Amino acid sequence: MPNAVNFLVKNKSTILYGVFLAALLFLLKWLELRFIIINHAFEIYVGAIAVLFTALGIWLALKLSKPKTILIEKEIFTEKPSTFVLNEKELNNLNISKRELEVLQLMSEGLSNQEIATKLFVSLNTIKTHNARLFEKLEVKRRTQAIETAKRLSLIP
Amino acid sequence: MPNAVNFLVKNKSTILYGVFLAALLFLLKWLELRFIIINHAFEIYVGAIAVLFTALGIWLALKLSKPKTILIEKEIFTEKPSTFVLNEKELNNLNISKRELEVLQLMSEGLSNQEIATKLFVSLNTIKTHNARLFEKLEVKRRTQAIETAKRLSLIP
DNA sequence: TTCCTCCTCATACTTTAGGGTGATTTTGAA
DNA sequence: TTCAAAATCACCCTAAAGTATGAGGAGGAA
Repeated sequence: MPNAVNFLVKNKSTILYGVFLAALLFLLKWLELRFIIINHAFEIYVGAIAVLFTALGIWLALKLSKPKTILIEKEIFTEKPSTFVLNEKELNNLNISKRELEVLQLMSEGLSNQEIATKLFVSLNTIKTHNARLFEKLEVKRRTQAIETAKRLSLIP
Repeated sequence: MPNAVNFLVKNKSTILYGVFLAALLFLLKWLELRFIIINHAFEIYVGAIAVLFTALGIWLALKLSKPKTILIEKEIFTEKPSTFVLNEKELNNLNISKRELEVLQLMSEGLSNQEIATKLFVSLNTIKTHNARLFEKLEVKRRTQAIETAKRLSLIP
């Protein structure tokens, strides 16, 4: 039962089309019988039908045609790709240890040696030693240069 | 002259359509005269014409209709454009002068106070004064913090 | 002109950073 | 277990950075 209903719904356009065609034929025949219009009216009928059904075809096509989709790629610049990826190659290449990198990060956050020492639970002298090693490996002379270089090499964000 | 050509080109479809209609009528008439087919063949003619011109209408509509477009914006995340734009609002807000910004930039490049002084043809003490003002305005205590804050506020690249 | 800001410089002092050296402990790999 | 690198710490010294205060000159706005 639902199959029949489904069939009706799915072929609604076709059915309507057939009904419309029948009605039109009936109308034409009725006109012919009633008024016996001009002789050779055949061509007029055909023309009218052609125009009507062409219009119907156009309407059907426009109604049923699937819209063509166009993909437009829109570039969106993110504020800053927060996804920092550490340059491990350079890290290994420069032979910088975990602890040294840790100190380097805190240094770049603006912490003083004493603050870094407190944070890592070690002495100030230890941090100074780490710094000296870092500067040597990064081939710089000051912490500000170390930060600049490390950022450039993606060792720190 | 080009107007006539232009007219032909522009109404190509319409003209073809008319020619096709005429040819079809001629064909039907010829068939009628030649074979005098089944009586009441009128309905068959009309049906055939209807089907043909519906198809023609559909073809025309699909051919000529502008495509219905659905815009789908696809976000493409790209690297942050390397074009640095200075945050002038914040600069004015913090009341940082041109010279101070200049010192700040050189500071972020890892230069020492002495190097900055030499580069700007002023004395070391002058740079120290600028620094003190900068730290006050940026509400920081060290140059490394100043650099970190200034970068975060887009005062320097 | 007067006033204000910016830029400049100096002096004196404190704090922090950095260099050099040496040493001990931890730890991971051979 | 042994060895080397890593991590830890100390001491001493110098260099650089930062603080505080005062002051003079240049230039723009009222």
